[in-house]
Amino acid sequence: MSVQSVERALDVLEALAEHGGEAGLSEIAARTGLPYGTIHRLLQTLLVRGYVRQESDRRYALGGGLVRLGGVAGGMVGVWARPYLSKLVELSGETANLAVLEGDFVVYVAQVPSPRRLRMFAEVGRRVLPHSTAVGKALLAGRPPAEAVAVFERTGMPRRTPNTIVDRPAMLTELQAVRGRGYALDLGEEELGVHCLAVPVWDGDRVVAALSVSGPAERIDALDRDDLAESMRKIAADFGNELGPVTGGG
Amino acid sequence: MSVQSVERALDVLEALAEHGGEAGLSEIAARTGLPYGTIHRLLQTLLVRGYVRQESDRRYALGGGLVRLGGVAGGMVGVWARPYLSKLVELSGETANLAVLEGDFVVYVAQVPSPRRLRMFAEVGRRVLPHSTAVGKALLAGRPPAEAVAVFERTGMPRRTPNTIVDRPAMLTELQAVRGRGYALDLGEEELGVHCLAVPVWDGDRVVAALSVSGPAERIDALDRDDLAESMRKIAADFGNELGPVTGGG
DNA sequence: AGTCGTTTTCCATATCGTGGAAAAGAGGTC
DNA sequence: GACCTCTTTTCCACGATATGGAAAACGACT
Repeated sequence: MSVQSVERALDVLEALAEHGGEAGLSEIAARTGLPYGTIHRLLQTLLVRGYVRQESDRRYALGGGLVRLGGVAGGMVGVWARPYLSKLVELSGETANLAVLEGDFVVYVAQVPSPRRLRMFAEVGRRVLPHSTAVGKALLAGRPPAEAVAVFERTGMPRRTPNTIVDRPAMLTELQAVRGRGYALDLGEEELGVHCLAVPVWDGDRVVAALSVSGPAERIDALDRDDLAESMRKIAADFGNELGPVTGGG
Repeated sequence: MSVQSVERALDVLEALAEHGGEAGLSEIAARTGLPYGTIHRLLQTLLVRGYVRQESDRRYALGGGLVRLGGVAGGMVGVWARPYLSKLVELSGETANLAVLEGDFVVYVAQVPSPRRLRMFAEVGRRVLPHSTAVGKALLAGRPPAEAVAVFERTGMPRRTPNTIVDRPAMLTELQAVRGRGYALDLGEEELGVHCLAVPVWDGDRVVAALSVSGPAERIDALDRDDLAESMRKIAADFGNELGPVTGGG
């Protein structure tokens, strides 16, 4: 039903990824529980094909082939997300976005615009800072606070509007609140007059993306937040399941 | 020496990627030459692990697991590039960059700054349009002209400075010239007073990235372009080999 | 030089993957 | 609505293929 050696090769790659993309043979052995000879042979195969590199100190690392495959697969995420984003637009009447955390930035990877005349438009691919956006807060709320703090330290939380939260303790409280209620808000913190509501997308036990709706302040404020968030959470759950239904994670 | 079923699983994934990330069983069979039963079993294995998805029409597509692995591996590209970028800095005395094409944008993925007081600084992760940058031209020159035209159509080639090439025929001539001499220039086309020189990085027969040096116009112009480009090409070749030494491509 | 922790190689064994062909399923046509 | 075709999925006996323990080679550190 399932090919053992392929599964094991995947175990090896995942072990490598969990070690930060680089590990020695014995570290992989410890993690996977596979015998040395087997791991070595699998690594050799992946090495020849460019999916694993060998550093000068004989340690192994994920290779360039994965960047290529990941790029193609990543380009499709926007396509997969489309139906969910459309459902969000239908539900809220506002522009829906999918965003992920990339380094210290939030990157918009897909969008379905609202059918209304006055609508949000956020160029796909745009990078914004997490502290002033609903998607950013939803993404960071799903990570350990220490990590969020590190991000804020590096980005400096610059003020974008009078509403931007620029105070670190206040932001940590805000993230706490986001975790509590399951959705994040942006009330004109990135751009005056623009409000957003975002929910995290879980792949197993990790937050891998965020879904948001955004539009003119008055229209967004007119919606029932808890009600909308509840529906969004369901959509996000469906999308998350589609991303990695069986992906245990590790 | 090498594990057959793992190699075949990789063949399947690559075939899928070459089909644009989505293909039916028989299309994969045609491409790989493997028997149906075998492919189906391999796909089943990849499916369970989340490295392949099955669409509602029973076709197969690359899965979310690859996005995760690709992300980890991609994060390391900057690390791998460091020594080469350092060599470039040593060679030219100017800031060296590594950039890739992502959609219609050029994205800087790594940088080693010049040791000089007055130096270029381009935030890693920044996205710029290809038509006004040396890296962008180097990247597009390595693609079919039709693809470059499509990019220009979508981006509109906005004027960034008086030197920006905003005329499509002129740009196509420029790309031709880049192909001819093997390196691309940016003479204050993105930012006045800043000049750059970029060379493509080949992984097998594909241009996957571009290396550049950039700095104040006077300093860059004082360098021997052909000489510098020649050295850069060597470095780019070494880097390309490291990225995918055996990666035939398909 | 000597020791330890790795990584790499080897080889007999039986496990595990193979692939042909048949069954099941989907879609299209008349 | 029934027939036909194309695609996907399942099945199973066979033997090629991966397995993994243990020994050898390697390299780093004392």
